[in-house]
Amino acid sequence: MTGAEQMGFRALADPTRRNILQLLANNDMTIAEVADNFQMTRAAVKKHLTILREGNLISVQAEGRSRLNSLNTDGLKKVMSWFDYFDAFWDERLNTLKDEIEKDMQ
Amino acid sequence: MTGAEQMGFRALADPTRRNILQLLANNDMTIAEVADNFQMTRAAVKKHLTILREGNLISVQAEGRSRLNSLNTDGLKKVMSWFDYFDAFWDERLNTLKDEIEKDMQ
DNA sequence: CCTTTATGATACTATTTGGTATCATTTACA
DNA sequence: TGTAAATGATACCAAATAGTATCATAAAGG
Repeated sequence: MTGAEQMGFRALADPTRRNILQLLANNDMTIAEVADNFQMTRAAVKKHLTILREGNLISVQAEGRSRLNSLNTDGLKKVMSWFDYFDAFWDERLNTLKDEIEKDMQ
Repeated sequence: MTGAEQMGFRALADPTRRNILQLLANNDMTIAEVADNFQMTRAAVKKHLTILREGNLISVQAEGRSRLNSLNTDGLKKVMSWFDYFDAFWDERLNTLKDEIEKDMQ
């Protein structure tokens, strides 16, 4: 229920941003590299990356004149953890497993 | 990557809708009952419920002149399953547990 | 230095979104 | 039957979104 969590959900609402995350799951990428995978302009991709960054779903590391975007697993986990609220609606075995996952996520 | 999944993410983007889901996790509710929990008009709540329905996150059952809204666990699970794409970024133990959860979700 | 390359930032636009106000429809029941 | 209660639906509005085009900034390399 944190603010960052909220931003995470907002960031995930757009299909382009979800696709970007899946790209970054394979390789860290510069903005230009990410933009090569879409029809839209680099500026549009940059906006999406900014929103993903604000939602803590990616992190950006400057490297010379380029910036490498990489997946932020912790942010993804935090968004995922929102679903824990609905544990009571899942079957018992699932519930037990999820408890352990939560512990691992601290 | 289904259309319904996309609608699910869109539906979850709004904090009011996430709150509605958490309310419905406790009790099935009519529109009027849900609306009592918010400042906005019943019409606005109705729109949110429609979007949640389109995202398969709730189901609606007519009962006389009222309609009972209830959580759709399957829809929630399907949205959650999008995160499976990032298994490689989670630690191994977490990964194993998630594999079993996926099996349970069929 | 000067040019190229990579990115940042801003102004502008069309569409979507979240909300209100209002009216229509359907059902329970005295 | 006819009235109240619960919901459906539609028109309208302000603000947010997703995109473009354009210009500014910063770092590498010759």
